[in-house]
Formats: sequence, C-alpha cells, structure tokens
Amino acid sequence: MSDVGRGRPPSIRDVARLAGVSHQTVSRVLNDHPSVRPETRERIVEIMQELQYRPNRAARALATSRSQTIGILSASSTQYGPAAGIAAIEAAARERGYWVSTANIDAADPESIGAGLAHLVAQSVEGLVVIAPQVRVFKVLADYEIDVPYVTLQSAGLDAEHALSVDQIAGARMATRHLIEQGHRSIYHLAGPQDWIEAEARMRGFLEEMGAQDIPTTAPILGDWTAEFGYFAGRELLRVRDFTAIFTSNDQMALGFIHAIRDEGLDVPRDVSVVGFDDIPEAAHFWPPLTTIRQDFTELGRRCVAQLLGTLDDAAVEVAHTLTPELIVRGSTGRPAF
Amino acid sequence: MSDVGRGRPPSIRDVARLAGVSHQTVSRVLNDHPSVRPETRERIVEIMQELQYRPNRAARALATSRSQTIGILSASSTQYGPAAGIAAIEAAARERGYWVSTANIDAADPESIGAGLAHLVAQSVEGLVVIAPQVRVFKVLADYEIDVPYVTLQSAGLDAEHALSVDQIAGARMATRHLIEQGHRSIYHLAGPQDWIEAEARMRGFLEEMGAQDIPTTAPILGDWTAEFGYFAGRELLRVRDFTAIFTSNDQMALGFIHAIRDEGLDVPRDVSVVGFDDIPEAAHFWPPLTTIRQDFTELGRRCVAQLLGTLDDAAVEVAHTLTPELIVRGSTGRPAF
DNA sequence: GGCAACGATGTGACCGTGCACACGGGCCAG
DNA sequence: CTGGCCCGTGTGCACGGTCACATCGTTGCC
Repeated sequence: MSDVGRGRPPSIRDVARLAGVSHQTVSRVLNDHPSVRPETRERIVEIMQELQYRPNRAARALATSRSQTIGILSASSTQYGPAAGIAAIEAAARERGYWVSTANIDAADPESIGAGLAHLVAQSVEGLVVIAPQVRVFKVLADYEIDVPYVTLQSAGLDAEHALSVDQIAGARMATRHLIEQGHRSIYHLAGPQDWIEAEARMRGFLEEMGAQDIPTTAPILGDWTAEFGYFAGRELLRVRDFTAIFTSNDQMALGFIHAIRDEGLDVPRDVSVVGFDDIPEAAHFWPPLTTIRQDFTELGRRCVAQLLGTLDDAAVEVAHTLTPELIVRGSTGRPAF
Repeated sequence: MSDVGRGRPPSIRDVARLAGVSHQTVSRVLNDHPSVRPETRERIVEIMQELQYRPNRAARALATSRSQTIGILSASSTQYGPAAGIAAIEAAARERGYWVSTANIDAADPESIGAGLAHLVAQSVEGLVVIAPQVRVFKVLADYEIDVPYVTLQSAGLDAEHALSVDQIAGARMATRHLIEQGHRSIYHLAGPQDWIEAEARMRGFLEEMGAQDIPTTAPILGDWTAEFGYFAGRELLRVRDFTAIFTSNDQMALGFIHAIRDEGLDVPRDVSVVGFDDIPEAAHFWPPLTTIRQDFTELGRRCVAQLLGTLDDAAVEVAHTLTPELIVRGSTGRPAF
C-alpha cells in the first residue's frame, strides 16, 4: 500500500498528482512565481516535503540552458592565497545559488591549461574564474575564444577588462619604500617566476620605487615562489654580501632566505632586513616575525563573484577592480648596521 | 548561405543531419559503441569538429541519471593538507571523466555543515568526499542519511568502512619515540582541537608511546592548529619550563611554539626540542628546520577517488585504507642539555 | 538452401523541467 | 451590458541526449 516503490526519485509530476494540480503549478511554486494561490502553494510545499522531493538539476539545466555553475581554473591551489580566494568564491557563489566546479592545472604545462579549460567548458559553466596569473595561461585563454564571461584574479595590466586584483605595484612600492625609509640603500629583490603577472608587477613596483628615490639597483633574481629557492638564493647572495636588505616576492621565499641568513651565522634584521609579500598566516610567527604586504584574498574572491554574476544577470554591477594592499611591519626589518 | 544562424549550439541531431545518418548513430560514436562502420564514424567525427560540437552534459545526465560529478565537502581548505588532497582528488577524478564540485564549510557551525551537504546533494553528486575530520561533521553526516557513496579523509576509527587515512597514531608514536630515543623524558604534547579526529588520534599515539616506554605524561594542551595558538601556548608553558621537548600536533603550532621559545631567549633544539606533524613545504625552512611527520596527501586523494569510483562502477576495487606516514628528522630535535 | 546470428543503422519514446500559450472566471471601465 | 484584462491554472511541446527495439543485409553453419 505504501508508495515505497521508489524506482526513481519523485518528480514534479508525482508531486502534482498527489496535490491534484498540474505539473506546471508545481513548477511555479518551485520558481516562486507570484500567481499561485497561497493555499495551493502550501499544499504543494507540504507534499514536496513528505515526498522528500528534490528538483533535478540536470533537467532544469537542460530546459533553461543555464547550468548555475561557475568554474574555477586554478594553478597552485595549495598556496594560501589561491586557496583563500577559492574558498571565498565558493562561499559567495553558493550564497547566490550557484555551484562551483574546480579544475587545477599545472601552469607550466600548456597542455594542462587547455585540458583544464576544456574540462570546465565541457561542463558548460556559465562563468569562469581564472586564478592562474601567468602570461602563458592568458595566451591559451585568448586562443580558446571563451564564450562565457570570465574574470581573472591578480592579473591587472594584462587583461584589464577582466582582471580583479590587489594592486601589486603599490604593494611592492610600499615594501621597498619601507626599507628605504629605514635607511637601506643596497636592496636586492628576489622576484617570482618571470611568467607570473604578479611577479612581474611586484618587480616593477620595486624598480619604480627605487628609481623614484634615485637609488641604484641590481637586477632582480628570478625565483619560483618556494622556500627552497629562497634558501638557495640566500646561500648564493650571501657569499658576497653586498646588501643590507632584501624584498622577496612572497613570504615563502622570505622564509627560505632567512633560513640561509641564519645558516651563515648572521642575524635578521641586524645584518639583513627582509620583507615578504602576502602575509600568510604563518608570517607573524617566523623568526623573526616577517614584515610583509597583506592582501585581502577573501574580499577579492567575493568581488570576483559579484562581478561575474553581475554580468550574468546583466545587472551591470560596477565592481571596483583594484584593492589596495597593506604594509604589515614586524620584526624582520630594521635600520641597517654600520 | 553560411550556417552561422547559431540560435543555439549544435546538437547530435544537427550533426546527424549533416552526416546523413540518424541521431542514434551519432550517439553511438560519442559513446564508443563498437558497431559503427569506421568510415561512418570518421565522417561523423569530422562534422563534429567542423561544427564545434560539444555534448550537452545536462542532457546526458538527465537521460542516464548520472551526473558524473563528485562533491567535496571540506573544512579549512586553506590549510596545506586539505588543499593538497583536494587538488589530488580533482586530478584523479578528471582523469576518469568526472567533475568535481566543492563546498567549503565552517566546521564549527553545524548549520554550515548541513548547508554544504545539502548544496552538494542538491547537485546530485554521485559520490562524496568529506575532508572535515571532525566528530561533529560525522554526526551530521549520519543524520542526513546520505544516499550516495562517500569516503572520508583522515578519520580512521570513527567510520572505518568509509575512512581513508594516514595512520595518525603510528605517526604520533614515531614522533614521540624519536624524542624519547634522543633522551628526552619530560615531553609535552600540544594537541589539536578536541573535536578533530586527527587531533584525537595523534594525542592517543603520543600517550600510547609514552605509556609503552613507561614515561609519565602531563595532560596534553588543546590547541586550535594555528601558529598563533602555538605561540601563546609556548609563552605560557615556558614560564615554568619543566620540559625539554614538545610534540605539536601540526607544523603551524610548532612554528608558533618555536617563536615563543626564541622570545624567551632560548634555543631550539638546545633548550627545547620540537617535533611537528604534516611536513608542510615550509617546514624544511623553519629556523631551525622542523623535524616532523610527513603525510602523503596526494596519494591519499588519489586512492580516495579510486575507492569512490570503484564503488560507483561496482568494480569492487579493494583499496588499502591506511597509509603509513614517515618521520622526517631535521634540526629542531636533539639530545636534551643537562 | 534455409535459418539463425550478427553487424550497422534507424525509429520513437523517455528522462524531469520550463516555456509559450490557452482557458475560464471575476473585476472594472466605458 | 459588454469587452478587455488579470489571476490562477492547465496543455503540450521543447531541451539534447540515451535506451529498447525494429529493420535490413550479410555471413556462417548444418
């Protein structure tokens, strides 16, 4: 007698039959259509609960040709910054009833980029967030002739229209200025990989600020973001030791660099001052605590969804494309010894 | 004359018409059905490329009632471990033609857990990976009567059938034994939050090993995984300083603890030896480099997908549920001073 | 040589939802 | 009084695939 036949989950037609209405009326209830009599609506809702009815997303997507999904194409998602951005994007998207699908890519491998992109496009995502701020990725993006709206994180300068980012140049200038203000004149810069837009911008900020203050610079060293590289770069540079401060393009490299400094029996900041970039949660507990540039990844992720879904609902939301970073002064910087 | 009418993307029927076959034959090509004449297949494939045909995922999902999607319910996805796991899961899933959809939750808030779960279920995921190794989450999971297969990461002991994990107890015992072998007898343990399964297991491992060697222990301190907490716990404990070594339940807390040790003007490992857990990429460049327990999150993620999709394709894959961690000895541990 | 089996293909229904349109009744304005 | 409009609801089809089954020609075996 019970209807636990459960060959398949209940559909709107099952609900309709039990409520004594047409499937269309049920559909109207689902979509909050105004012209349904309150008592009808109530009855339908009740039956839905009773049946544990859940709308079938695939069917809806098919009928409306909207997937209600946004895709995230991300490189290096184990890094704090991207991870925080992804989390924020997911939260903001969910709040608006969207799903989030991720594809992680190896940004060093062009094929991987294309595969990730194809994967997301095949899923017919409605929008795309690209957290892979590398020149190479943008080339692929351009070639691919994406036909969905997209937004990129941390790539100002390359694709201004679609970019949302923290002002990397400003951040780098803050970091550099801080060192100069402390009295340093011989400052190195340990940059990120050439291919990364952020790395390039930070390097530019460094050079701009040094230029503005008329201080000669040596060519930045190109790193790979890892603490490991910071360590080896430090070992190398300290053999000559003709500098009193270094600005590294992220916190991990700063950590490695400090490690190298200590290995040489030197002290931070007495012998060398160090400034990082990102303010990862651990930075406050490096030894010494790291002076760095804080970026609000969470806010960035939030705006990114606002912008994207704004485009989709053509609400023409104007979202500010640039956030300003903040200098966090801690123990790793001080006046140079004489 | 051109067919750039493009009201909507091409469907298999469009392809079929141009190829002079029925839509069913096109469908067969899509699904690699054997009985299609090679030349027919070739012609169809050609036309697909010409038309830039892409199968509509929603339609397929509707017809087959398989979404080809697995969901990840994750807490604290900005941590290295979970993030690495997610990336591995995504890669493994994609390789097998599955999509991955994520929901991040605030594990402290029961409502958030339910909402995340509901979100994924509403998407009709075919399988679920839960990376939120907290007792509370499991309660919700049990209440929810999930009707899709699921796997949980790092939660052995609570839900053995579904759990895939690195053997936390073994890892904690390794860490503890290492300290004991160095000659330490007064060892503290800074644990993770009580609610976390991993934290509990590591604590148990610590107590077991200490017990096995007949060394008296003091009650572990309950932390929150952050470097911040490690720092404050260190400040507190060092006021009495009746210990020569500490085993912290993760690397971040170790970092904070070391910070506190140095703030007191003490040295690691001369005055206090420190062992962490996880081996985050930065751990090798802490000062001193951190002795810790390495877990292979990537392998864990991979197996997790194997297990899940094994269930789905009922291939009855038997995946080993437990991985063994590895002790990485670095500079933060040594013999106690006398 | 006849019949079964199989290979290659086509036909039509079906999956669960939304949309365009139709329909009847009540209200209001001319 | 009557025509038009809005409200609440129903009808049928479309969305783009897959599935079960039908069809037809060829091959193989007794």
